[in-house]
Amino acid sequence: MEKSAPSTPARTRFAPSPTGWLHIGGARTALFSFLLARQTGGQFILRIEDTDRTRYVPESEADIMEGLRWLGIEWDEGPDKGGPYGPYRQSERKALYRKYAELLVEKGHAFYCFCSKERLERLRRRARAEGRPFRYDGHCRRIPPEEARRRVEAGEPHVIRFKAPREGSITVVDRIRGPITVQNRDIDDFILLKSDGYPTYHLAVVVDDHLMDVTHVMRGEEWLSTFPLHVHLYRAFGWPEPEWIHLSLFLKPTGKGKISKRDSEWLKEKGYAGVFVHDLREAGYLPEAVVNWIALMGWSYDDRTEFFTLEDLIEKFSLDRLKPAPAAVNFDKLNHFNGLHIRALPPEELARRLVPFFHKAGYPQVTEQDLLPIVPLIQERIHTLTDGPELAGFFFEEDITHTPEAFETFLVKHKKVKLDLPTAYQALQVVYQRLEQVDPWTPENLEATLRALSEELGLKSRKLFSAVRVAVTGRGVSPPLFETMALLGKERTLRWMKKGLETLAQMVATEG
RNA sequence: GCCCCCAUCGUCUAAGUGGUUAGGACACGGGCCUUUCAAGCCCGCGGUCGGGGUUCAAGUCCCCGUGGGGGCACCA
Repeated sequence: MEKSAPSTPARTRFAPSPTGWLHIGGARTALFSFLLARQTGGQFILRIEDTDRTRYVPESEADIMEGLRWLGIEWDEGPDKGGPYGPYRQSERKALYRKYAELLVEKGHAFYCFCSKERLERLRRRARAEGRPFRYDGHCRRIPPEEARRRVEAGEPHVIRFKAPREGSITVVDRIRGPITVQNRDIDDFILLKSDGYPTYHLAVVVDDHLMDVTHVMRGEEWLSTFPLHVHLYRAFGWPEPEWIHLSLFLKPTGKGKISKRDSEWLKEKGYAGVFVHDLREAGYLPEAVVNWIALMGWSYDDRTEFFTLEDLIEKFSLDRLKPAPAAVNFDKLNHFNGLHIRALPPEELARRLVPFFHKAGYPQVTEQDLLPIVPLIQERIHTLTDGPELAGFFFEEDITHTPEAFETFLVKHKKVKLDLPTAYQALQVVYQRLEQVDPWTPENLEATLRALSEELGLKSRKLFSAVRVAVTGRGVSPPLFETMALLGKERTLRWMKKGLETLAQMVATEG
């Protein structure tokens, strides 16, 4: 195994707030963080940022963990498995944040604020009316420390705000974009500790990333605008900064606006799989394909390689090849990758993964063993696991129905077939008789028999085989004919074909 | 409105520090193969947002526009 330049182990983290299901944007952030940690022999942490009680969705934490594990993104430390830097749920670290917020007050970098929501709302309205962005007016900055402390101890409701510098500028460095300079006057006196005693994201993320020895902070670009504030916080605490990596956002398939949880509904209505990881899983996408797909949005390896396994990515991922521009998600490409990964699966493995999809599709008795002989017939024909039962479910039917439309569409009208009903009927009657004689009932014998018949009847194999296909399976699209018939068995094949012939006979009769 | 980020085919992207006909993938169109559908193979369509500079040379560097995105909460 060749080695690249030795890099120090990175400690990274994925820090979702449990307010909703794991979506593809979060999955990519987690993936890249995970890749960096694995690649450098470091640790990947899962931390739950549940500091907003009002938006908390109890099931989302489990959904996030399930989604990550399904994708193969396993964490080394987290709320369910502990670790030396725990606890890993911010609600369980509550006391910590107050301590650090007060440390900042002592150092003169933060102050107690007693402003009411009403006053703040007034300020906000005025700012809006005057066409300027809302900034805290510094009202409580003027309260003498002793007085503030007294009021706090007396139990007066309050928050702790950061005392943002009013002059000068700060230059912060994003790994993808390089240096970014902003004027300090554009940075607000952000609230660090809310009146309910919980920290805001700004405080919690800084405190925890520092306490947990996080070396690389990867997050979405939506944090870019508060990034300078976070750097100010590190400096105020006197802590060394981690590397900052703001991943560009995912845009809707239309390229208009960032993709969000709210888009899930209409995307599904339009036939897209959806934005949540569990949606993709249910829709029959392989975790391998999802990983491959999201990895290639905002990152690339070279000018031609596109197929990657998780292992490949661990080896080849590089921060230097991250892109700052946002990417519109392309579900066609996901389908493509899914096909690729389905075909790359060992047949037994594909059979195993197909089982639940057959169960869900109404074939609850199907086992992996049952699927083993079928998989070779469908592996290169399906794009999602849900296509499996669609294409091969009939192997588990005792009986089927033939529709006149099937004969119409796939024999008469099909541009490659163009076979009229009377001819088809006549030929199929001969076929039926000849099939009764076939023994043993193998694909080879069936093919030999039907090819001979095609010659004998003066009917192109394409026409004859299509007629047989529709007569036997009731459908115009199926796995390869001879294998299909062999798998169906002689009894079912002949019985179904007889039914097909009856339907066809009626059609011929009424057509007159 | 203010602040910040971004800008190569319809979409995802390549073209390390400026130097061939701007390459690949998805999608789309056509063809080959063929037993339907796929898969595979071949061909085609299609792009450096606009304008100024710098330079012998600009997709690449600078400026201005334009367009897109994000943020402007006691949400993350």
